[in-house]
Amino acid sequence: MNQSLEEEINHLHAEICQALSDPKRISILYELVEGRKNVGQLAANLGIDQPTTSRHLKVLRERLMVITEREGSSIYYSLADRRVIEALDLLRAVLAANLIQRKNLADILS
Amino acid sequence: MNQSLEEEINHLHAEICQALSDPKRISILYELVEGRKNVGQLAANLGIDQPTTSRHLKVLRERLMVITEREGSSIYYSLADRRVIEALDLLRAVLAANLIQRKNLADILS
DNA sequence: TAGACATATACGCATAATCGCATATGCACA
DNA sequence: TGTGCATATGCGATTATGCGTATATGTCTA
Repeated sequence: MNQSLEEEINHLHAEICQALSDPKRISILYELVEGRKNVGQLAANLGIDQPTTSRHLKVLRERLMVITEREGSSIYYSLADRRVIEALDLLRAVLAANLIQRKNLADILS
Repeated sequence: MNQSLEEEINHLHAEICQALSDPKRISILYELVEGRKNVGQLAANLGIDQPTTSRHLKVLRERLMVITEREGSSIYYSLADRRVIEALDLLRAVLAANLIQRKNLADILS
């Protein structure tokens, strides 16, 4: 593959991953697994204030990871692609394996 | 689940994702799919200078995403968990879907 | 059109990430 | 022990990120 083309793809790939690299955005995505929610519901459920929630949603929206439907004065967000959740679940499994490994090391030390 | 415990997990989860949110680290991980490589090989293959390569490897090492074996004066890196690659592939598929969607929009506009 | 409600954005600040360069550390071998 | 090669790190500059506060935008209803 073309060198600079591959760099461009890796750049876009990293942008997708970067959208996942914040705890609040992760919690938003998992919250949306249950179904579509509007901004106020997300903010209340997650204990994040409204402007912050809106900004995180903007990041996810720009990466096309969530879609929006306006309904009256509310805007409902939902997941655009379930594979994002599959990827998050895989990485959570990796995390779990890491924690177990660290625990075993701790057991050996004690 | 306990509230602050869930926050802690999301924090760790985000740290894993954050390790993937850089184009150079993504290219390093895909390079390691082919097998273990030392720092000099990675730097040369990817066109990244040595200190930068080393620092990116440090990030991946701290997150337990790569493992190291010293051999003489070289240090060989390899993938610690193939599921990281599976997750990256999923997200790359999401990216591809996004690009196709945008292309279709462009087609409609023209 | 005014007022209430839902959502988004602007601004300023604090913190963190990346990088290039120089240098330090670790290892091998004469 | 000294030299050379491989890898890691310290430092300073630049850029990016997240957030709180205030405010703007958009929508509905009276």
